[in-house]
This record gives sequence, structure tokens and C-alpha cells, in this order.
Amino acid sequence: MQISDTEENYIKAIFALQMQEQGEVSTNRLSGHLLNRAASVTDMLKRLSEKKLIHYEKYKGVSLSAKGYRLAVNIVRKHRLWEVFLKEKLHFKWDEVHDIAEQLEHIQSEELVSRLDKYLGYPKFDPHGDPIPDKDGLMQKNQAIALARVDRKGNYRIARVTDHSRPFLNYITELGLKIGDLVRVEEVNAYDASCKLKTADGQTIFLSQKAGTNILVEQRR
Amino acid sequence: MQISDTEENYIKAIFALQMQEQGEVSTNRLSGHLLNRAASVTDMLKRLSEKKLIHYEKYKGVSLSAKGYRLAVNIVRKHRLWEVFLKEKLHFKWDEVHDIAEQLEHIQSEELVSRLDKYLGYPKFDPHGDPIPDKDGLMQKNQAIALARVDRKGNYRIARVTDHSRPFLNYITELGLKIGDLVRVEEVNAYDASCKLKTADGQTIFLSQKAGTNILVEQRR
DNA sequence: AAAAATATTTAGACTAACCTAAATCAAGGC
DNA sequence: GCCTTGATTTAGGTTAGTCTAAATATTTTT
Repeated sequence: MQISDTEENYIKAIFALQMQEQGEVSTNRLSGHLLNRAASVTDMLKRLSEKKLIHYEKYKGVSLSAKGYRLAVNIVRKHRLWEVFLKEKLHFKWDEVHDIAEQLEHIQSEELVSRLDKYLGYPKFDPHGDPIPDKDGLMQKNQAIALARVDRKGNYRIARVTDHSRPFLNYITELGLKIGDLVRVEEVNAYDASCKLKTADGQTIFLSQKAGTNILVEQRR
Repeated sequence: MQISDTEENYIKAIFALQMQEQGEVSTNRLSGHLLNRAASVTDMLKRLSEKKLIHYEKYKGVSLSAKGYRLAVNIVRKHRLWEVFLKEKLHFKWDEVHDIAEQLEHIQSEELVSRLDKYLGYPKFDPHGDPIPDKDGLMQKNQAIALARVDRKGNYRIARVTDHSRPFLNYITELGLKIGDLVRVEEVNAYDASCKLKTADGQTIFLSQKAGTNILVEQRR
């Protein structure tokens, strides 16, 4: 079946919203996320429903069908593999890869994806630390937690960022933080969830709750 | 200015036809090349003309403006660079690269193209031997001639193929011929332009005029 | 140079993907 | 249980890109 780039973007959006909340995704949430009017969203939901990509009942919200889920995971897989390619092979900075991968993720060729995967050495995570689904849609579940929610001082590894925007990525890059870095959490403020870190090279960094929410870490030893 | 993939494909088609004939390109030629009806082509020509990408006068045919020409060359550049990537890095066979490059050529990012070019080592030719325009649109003019037009026996280097179709590429691959191979032309028949070659490894090959027309060679010493 | 054949354009219609404005449904407060 | 409010859908319109059929321009033939 023929699925357009636009339709793929809707499927991807439903997937993303379904991940961060649970239950059905509302028309208005999609409208906000895609920056389209609610009426346009309703239009598209009807079409996606005809194609059996989603479960949709008027006024009841929407969820991905098995078929839609497989499609969504495949798009995410392509997006993240291309991000790795752009970062590791073409040496783009991690704040530049998202927009280009947004276009590349729609290229249609299973063979291309599979060869790219091999070429990159079957990476498990993209440059932001997001897990890359394998060809069967399975991905590593890393149980990293947000810095702002760390409840025990100690050593942690920066595993993932959940904000992919340029301003955020530039900010933490300037602070000298990147995926894989080891840091010591010296304090997480009980009142405003701001935190104080010490990096491997001895620098002390203060982060707001807002920044700390978007940096996920894994405990070390 | 915003230019769609479809518009880009029209520009590319006009460019291709302008290369192989001279003078203005007719609506019908474009219709045949793009597999769209002539009426649809007329429609599009009006739009491309508004955007100053082509010179178009009713019933008089069409040619690229300076702006359209620059765009066309850039699309060709992207197409051929991606073909090199697919062949050299992902090890696709040369008959598989065209269709995927057809999609990749529309990815919008000057930075991506320039980094890809560098990553590939600034290649001058694609896997079919077609010259790759550099960032300023300049490309190597190889003065290879068709095998079927060779008028002197001797040693030649296979420089380029002008048919990119799977059947043709598979056929000559089966014969054991590829870009860069050295061959001795033993005879070009004066009556039907079929020819007889000897390859470096001693094999003798007969080619029809049709095949000989699509294989371009350069004389050696 | 007029007629016939061919090429091209115009007219009108269709689909995908969007929009605005109006109508309708659903949920919580009273 | 009704009513107000906000969410959602319907109705009707737009643009890009396609189509068919009809009209018109150009070219070729005689």
C-alpha cells in the first residue's frame, strides 16, 4: 500500500504521544503536536483509519493498530539510524542531525535501511541516547532516570536527552556535557529539583529543574 | 523559494532532454519522458515559468533559465553523489542505485551535500561513469565515444554507460564488463555497427549495435 | 494555399492535504 | 438532570498536481 510522507508524519506523531501518555491520543493533542488545525487532523484520521493504520472512533481518540505500530517503529528506526550516520560519518553536531533525519526517514527502501544499519555497526542508540529499534522492532529498554529525579548522590552516566531542540543541546554542550559522560551528583535540591554536578574533569555545574528533567542518567556502581 | 519534488523532477527532465537534443524542449517530449499527459505538462510549465526557472512561450517549447539550470545541475550533483555513496559505502550493485538515488536527490541541505562530497573523497564520476558536478556546477568533460562508433581498432577504457536500466546493466555485468575495464576493440562491423572485443582476461565478446551505442570508451595510448 | 495531421493548450473535474466557520458532542458544575 | 464550555466533527473552500475531452495552433502534405 502507498503511504505518503504526510501520513507517515501523523503515524509518527501518534506513536510519540502514545509513548508519553497512556490511553488514546486526542485530536487536539495531535493538532498541537503537528501544528495543524483540529479539523485537518480529523480529516487525516479518517484516511488513516481506512488504511487500517489506526483504531479510530469519533470523539473517542485514536491509537495505533498493529500495522500502524510496525510502521511507526520502522520510521523511528530509520530516523535514528540516519542520525547516527550524520553524526558518526559526516561529523554533524548533534543539534544539527534532527532536521535532516526528518527528511531521510521517509526514503523507501528496506534494503537501504538494512545496509545502513550494518554499515554503522548495528548501533543500539542514536546521538541523543534514544534506543534504535532493530529490524524486528525490538529496542533496548534503558531505565535511565531524569537528573531532576535522582534521589541518591553518587556517580552516574549521562545516557539520554529528551529535548532535541537546538537551544537545549547547545546549552548543555557549552556546559561540557555529552552522552556517555560520567558525572557525580552532589545534590538535588528537595525544594526546586535543581542540581549540582561534578564532571570527570573536576568542573562543578548547576542545572535548573527544567534542564535536569531533560537529561537522563544511569547509576554507576 | 519553495520548490517541490515534483517541480524538481520537471526541471531535471528538461535538463536531461536539453542535453541530448539542442534547442527548445517540446511539451510532448516532456510528456513522454515523465509519463504525464501533455495537458499536465502545460500546467506545470506555467508554474515553473512563474517561478522563473524556465523560459516558456506558448507553443514554442521550453528551456531552462540560468536559475533553473543551476537547480538542475545541483539535483544531478546530489543524485550522482548519492549513487557513489550507495555503491562505494553500502555496496549496492550498480543497477540498484538509481531508484534509491532518485529519492535521495530531493533531500534539502546544502551542508549535507557538501559533507557527503568530502566524505566520498570528492569523486569525479558516479558508478555509471557520469561526471559529478562540483559545488560550482563544473564537471569533467570526458570525451568518450560509443563503442559502436569506434573507427580505429586498438585499446580502450570503458568510461561510461548511457543506459541505466537494470536489463542493460545486468547484461553487460554478465558479460564481465564494468567501468574502468581495458578492452581491445578487434572489429567494428561497417554494415551493422556490431563489434568484437577482447577483454583483459582474454575473453572475446560480441556486442550488438544497440549495446555498443550505450557503452562509451576512451582511447588508450 | 488549403486541407489534413499532429502538437499544444484550455476547460472542467478529481484527490490529497490543508484551511475557516459553523454545527454537534461530551463533561463537569450547579 | 440541565447547561455551559471546550473538544471534535462537518461543511464548504483552496492549492498542487494530476486526468480526459474539447478547442486551437502549428506543421506537413498535397
